[in-house]
Amino acid sequence: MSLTHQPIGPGSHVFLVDGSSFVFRAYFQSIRQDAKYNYRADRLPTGAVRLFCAKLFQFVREGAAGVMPTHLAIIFDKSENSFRKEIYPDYKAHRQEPPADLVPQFPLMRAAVRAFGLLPIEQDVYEADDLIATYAKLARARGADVLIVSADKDLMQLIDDKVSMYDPASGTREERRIGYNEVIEYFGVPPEKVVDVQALAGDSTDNVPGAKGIGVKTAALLINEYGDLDTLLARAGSIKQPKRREVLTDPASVALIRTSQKLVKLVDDAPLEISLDDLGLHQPDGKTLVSFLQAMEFTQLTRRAAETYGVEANEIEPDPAFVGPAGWRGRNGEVAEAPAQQAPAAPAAKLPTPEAGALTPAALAEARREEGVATKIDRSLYETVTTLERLDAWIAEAFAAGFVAMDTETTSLDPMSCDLVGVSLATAPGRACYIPLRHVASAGPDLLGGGEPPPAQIPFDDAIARLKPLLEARSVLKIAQNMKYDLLVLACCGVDVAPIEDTMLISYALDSGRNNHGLDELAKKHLGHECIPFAAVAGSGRSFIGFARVPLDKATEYAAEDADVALRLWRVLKPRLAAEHMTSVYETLERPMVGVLAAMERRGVAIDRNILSRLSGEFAQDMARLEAEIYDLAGESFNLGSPKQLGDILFGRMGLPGAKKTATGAWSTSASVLEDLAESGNTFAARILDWRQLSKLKSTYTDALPGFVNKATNRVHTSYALAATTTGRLSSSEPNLQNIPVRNEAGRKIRKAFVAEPGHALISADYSQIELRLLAHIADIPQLRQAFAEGIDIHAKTASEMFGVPVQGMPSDVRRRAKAINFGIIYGISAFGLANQLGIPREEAAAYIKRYFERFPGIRDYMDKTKRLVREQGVVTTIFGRKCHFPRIGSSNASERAFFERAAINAPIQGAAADIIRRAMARMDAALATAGCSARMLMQVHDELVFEAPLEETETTIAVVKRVMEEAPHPAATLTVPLQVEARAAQNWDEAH
DNA sequence: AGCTTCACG
DNA sequence: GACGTACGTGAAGCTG
Repeated sequence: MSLTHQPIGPGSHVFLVDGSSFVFRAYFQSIRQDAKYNYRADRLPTGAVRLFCAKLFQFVREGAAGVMPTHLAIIFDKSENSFRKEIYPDYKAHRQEPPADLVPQFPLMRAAVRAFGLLPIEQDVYEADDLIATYAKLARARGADVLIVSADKDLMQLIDDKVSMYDPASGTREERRIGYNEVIEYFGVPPEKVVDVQALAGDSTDNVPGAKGIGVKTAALLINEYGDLDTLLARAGSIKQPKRREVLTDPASVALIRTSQKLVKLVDDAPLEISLDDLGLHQPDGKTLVSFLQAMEFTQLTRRAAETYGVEANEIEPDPAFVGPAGWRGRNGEVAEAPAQQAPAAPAAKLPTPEAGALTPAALAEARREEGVATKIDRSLYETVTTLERLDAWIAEAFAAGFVAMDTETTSLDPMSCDLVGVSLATAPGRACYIPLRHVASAGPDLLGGGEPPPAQIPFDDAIARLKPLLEARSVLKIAQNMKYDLLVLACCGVDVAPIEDTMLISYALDSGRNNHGLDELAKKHLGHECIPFAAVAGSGRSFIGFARVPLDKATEYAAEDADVALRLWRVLKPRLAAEHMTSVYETLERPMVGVLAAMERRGVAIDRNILSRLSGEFAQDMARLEAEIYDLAGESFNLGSPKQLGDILFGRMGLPGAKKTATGAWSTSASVLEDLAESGNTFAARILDWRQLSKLKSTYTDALPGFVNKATNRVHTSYALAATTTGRLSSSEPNLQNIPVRNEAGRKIRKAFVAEPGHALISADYSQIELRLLAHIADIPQLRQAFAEGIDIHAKTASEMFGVPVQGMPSDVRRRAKAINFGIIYGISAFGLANQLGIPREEAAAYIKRYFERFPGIRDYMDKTKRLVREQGVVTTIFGRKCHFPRIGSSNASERAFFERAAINAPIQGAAADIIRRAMARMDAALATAGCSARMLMQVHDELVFEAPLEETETTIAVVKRVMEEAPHPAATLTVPLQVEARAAQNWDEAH
């Protein structure tokens, strides 16, 4: 390759590209894309190289910012021995190691630059920024225009009328041109004073110290006032603000500022190894370029380069210097280690001819999906069944098929208080019927019934008597969407539906985190079909007429469609379970829960309404007292429940310090903000907190719970959602029984209202530290495993490992910190979060985390591995095989990505705990029955099960419950830590807990 | 309906 | 380099 020697002069456009920042950008962009594009077939990571090449290709062909370069230099940082390290050893000290996947790509970047016919520029001692400064100065001296391509604000000091910057678009930002005005916008000063501002403000990313307590804003203010840094420091004694005067006159601090100045100022007279004129741009050699791109296996780029430079790609061999292990050569010729990971799954085989026997499950699912999409849903084909003959015919058809999809229509969404209005059945795609049972005269245009007779229907009891044998037949599989609901409704009619299949739960097992699992959404996604919205037939809000008044033709279209769609979904989704190895998750963790939860919900729990109404009264009195005091302190009355008004008073009228903003920019009045105020002696804030607590307890619990007592059973029947969370946990609603207060005295009074029926006790059994135990198992942490094996207090043990304090006589505050760290770890720790939690500076929190990872390196490994896995595959798996998907892990928003990474770290832990308690619940009824216990499960609160047992059976029940819960992982998983369950019996939930 | 706050694990 | 921040839920009240 020969270099052209084009002299640089007026009219030249010199592009100086900050190669290192480009490389990192390319890398971070690459990991947001599908992993299959980021590796060569031999697993050499090449994603960053690909994006780097694409960008280079663009520059060479089209230029940037509307300018074509005449000269182009890609400039890299060569090594660690920057002269700045000599000046200040901590310079860039806490930079992280580059990601493992990026390291083998560094030499390939240089090779790519050469393949484009350019010289990669890098020099010892000088950083890329210094070389850019030097080239820029030389070029402008010759009258050329210079475009620095970089996002690094350190380069802004170089900008003038001939030198500008261009920051290309990244995942998060638009491209932008940075000139004189943009520098003033960013630093508050023109380019020539940027160094002075940076010397004062410092730079945390490069570890440039600057002046303590002075940021860019203050620095710009000072420099603008005094003209420059020298003048400022000379006259610092006259500064009014004591803090600023102190930091600008103290000799040690001034020395740091001077050092910072040297660190920040770019060297513009570095001895260049490659002369300015050697940067001339000429057309790349097509063969060389294509040969390199082929070795990298970049198919798109190869094709485009071949077209652009008029070469025939087929005739060019991949460059042998980069094929096979040669591609792995590192900087020093060593062979990099392939990351230990699975190759992405091969794309599903092309659909074979539809001979059912030869189909793989995946192909079957795909075939049915296509068939389902092709066979349009035609609602006019549905039948309204109003005679016993037709009903019998449908039932016979279901028996013949061996499966039937079904759906129930009711008067309300509450399965414990609604009436069954009709049943729909489907025996084949498109073959569905609706059996109205309790329809009344349809609503007229005025929504009134008008006194007409009800439409002709099969008498309710007759229809149920005919349906019961079908719905209970072991030989016929009953398929429904959210079968728990239908099970509850039909149980009220004396029908015990079995065996069952649930499309919602199949979808949940397959696609948790990818989409929600409602029928309408699944129909849209898998069948391309838009279901009739419920509100369109039954109305909503004030216009709600209830399903019983929907005319039969419309009711049939809606109801039969649901059964038809459920059947079609089942045909598409069910084969995917086998194909995607999710059958055992579905069969052991999902399907068994339907009957278990239905029974729990149906049983309900007794609450003592007297206790609650007495509490409501107490709370109301206390609140009134507090309210008066608060208005007195405020000097005015206002709406206490309005965060807006409260914020205005606190931070507007009173002008209190410590104001924070919420996501939408309003004043935050959250407990943490008010606690800070209260701690500094603000009585007003303290009273608000007291009032808030009582208000919460009263409105959410003592006032609301009695409204959920079922008239017929006199008990509260929550509803557990099986497919609501991304981790496998249940959720509870109407009422939510999983957030009944327990953490403070006032709240616990509410638990006393959850009582056992006469002659019975409530038994609460909860897993002790299950998530930390699972962390110790999953990340394989010897010290933690041993502590659990020996029954040592785990937080004390952590504290002792970290701070070297003996477990015996551990100060409670030390233990508290270790406990917060332990929880933080489970949540995907950040220094910010831990600092917030503990009320300590972020640096201190960061030091804790560092120490924690030093003591327990396995946890860092686990976190890194999980993050890598989720970025590559978009999914994490619990030890029981449950998958949690994070499709948005590739988001272009960095904070959003970090959020999903933390969630992905948490999911296998929270999810495994959820799996374990599900396993226990699935086995519990049989175990109790075998032991002769008539105890019944009433509630689940994530790591706790609550039972009601006859007084004389409490002891046996506790033994059985403990055993089933502690042995729940077996035989699917053998934990390396023991599980421990604490169980107690009492008359109410508070005392049992 | 969206936001804020707060109850739980 | 910038930017927001501990994981998972559901309910109530205010606001527009």
